[in-house]
Amino acid sequence: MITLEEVLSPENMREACRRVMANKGAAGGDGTTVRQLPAHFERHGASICAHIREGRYIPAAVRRVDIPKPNGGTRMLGIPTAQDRVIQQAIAQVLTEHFDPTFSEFSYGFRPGRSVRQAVEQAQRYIAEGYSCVVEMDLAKFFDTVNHDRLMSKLEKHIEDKMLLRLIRRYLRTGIMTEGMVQARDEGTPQGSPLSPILSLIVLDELDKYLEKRGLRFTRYADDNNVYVRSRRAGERVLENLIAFIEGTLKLRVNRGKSGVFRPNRAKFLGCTFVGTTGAPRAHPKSFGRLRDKLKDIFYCARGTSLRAAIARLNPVLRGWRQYFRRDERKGVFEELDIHIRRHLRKLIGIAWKNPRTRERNLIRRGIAPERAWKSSVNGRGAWWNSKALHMRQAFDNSFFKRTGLFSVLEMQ
DNA sequence: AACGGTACCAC
RNA sequence: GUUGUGGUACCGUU
Ligand SMILES: Nc1ncnc2c1ncn2[C@H]1C[C@H](O)[C@@H](COP(=O)(O)OP(=O)(O)OP(=O)(O)O)O1
Ligand SMILES: [Mg+2]
Repeated sequence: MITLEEVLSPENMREACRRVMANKGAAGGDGTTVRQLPAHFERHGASICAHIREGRYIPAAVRRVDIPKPNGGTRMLGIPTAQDRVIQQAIAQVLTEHFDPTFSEFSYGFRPGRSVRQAVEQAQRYIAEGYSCVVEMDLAKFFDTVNHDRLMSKLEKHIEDKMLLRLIRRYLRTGIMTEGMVQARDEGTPQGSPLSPILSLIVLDELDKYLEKRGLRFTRYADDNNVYVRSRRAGERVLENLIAFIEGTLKLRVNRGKSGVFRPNRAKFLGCTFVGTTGAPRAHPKSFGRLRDKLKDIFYCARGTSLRAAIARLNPVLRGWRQYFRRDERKGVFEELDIHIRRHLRKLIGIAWKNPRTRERNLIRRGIAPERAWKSSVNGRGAWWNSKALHMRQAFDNSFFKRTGLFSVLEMQ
């Protein structure tokens, strides 16, 4: 039994409010910040709940923010007001409690107690069993294309409470605010709403049912779905049927650019590729490239500041990356990364010693961009710098990492 | 054990 | 300025 009262219960609402505040997200269209939430609900909580119970509550339009995607293109976020985030979170908690146990064991994304790691391990298992072709499938603009009527009729099968259904439908229909103008919405669920992930799981549950009925081996993380088969021919056939099912009956669109039949070592699933007949997962080159860019950025920003400050920024990044890719058992990645870091350190210290930030400021004032300024200083470094560089190479031994507290990507466990 | 914070990754 | 779900790691308070 899923009821509105369960959603609005004090414990559930308190937990929802706590979660939204812990996220420390930005304000929605009304400008109310998450810090103001306790006071806000103190004042308006009772009347908000009354409105919801009477079915008269209208959610505020979401604030539109466009952010860049890693591979180019933009992601349109829809940021609800802090108040609506609390209410949606409260609904999401109740829906998850009821629906999550009914979902497929091969669906891993957005689900409590399930991880990317498990999804990747499942892929590896299939490869090791000899399913050496993977049908990769990704949906185009997934959240933005969720069909309201299909979703609502699915919910109606499990929820009797008419007021709760009405509230969810209203959340689906909330407008999008772009520079003061409110735009109506008739499909999709906002990227940025706490409710969206669980709704998307309910939508794609049908896909899992479809795959299971056909006895196919799959592992799915949100809209990123892999089916493992023994031959390319079988893969082509599966992909064709899959596209027909998704576009025909689920009324979603397949992203053909990210879909296809591949050998595991050409595939990209959750930042990994797979090698050999055991399907050992490895960091995909693209993920490694992104880390390099980030390191470059940190070292660039650290110029003119202390080494200590650079290390403080660096450590969490290195820790995080290594823990995610620690199941990449070849040491090569981390050694390459280590060399990268040492090279950057050398440069950083070279600059820190040679030119205090006053020199850089002068260069900027003269209209030379910092990037160019650095290049010219490298070219004109001369014998003094070269002897320093040699010194540096010797300086970054293992004890350097110990002395400075810099996290070493090479140290295991 | 609980609670609080930071960071990384996936989508 | 950038939201959300989920996972992980680290640090802190009693
Ligand atoms: N940063 C994020 N914030 C909120 N929701 C996200 C975020 N990243 C991904 N999602 C959700 C919404 C997406 O529709 C869904 C699938 O992600 P993804 O496949 O990367 O994008 P997409 O399906 O919207 O566009 P594309 O056509 O590029 O695949 O996961
Ligand atoms: Mg997609």
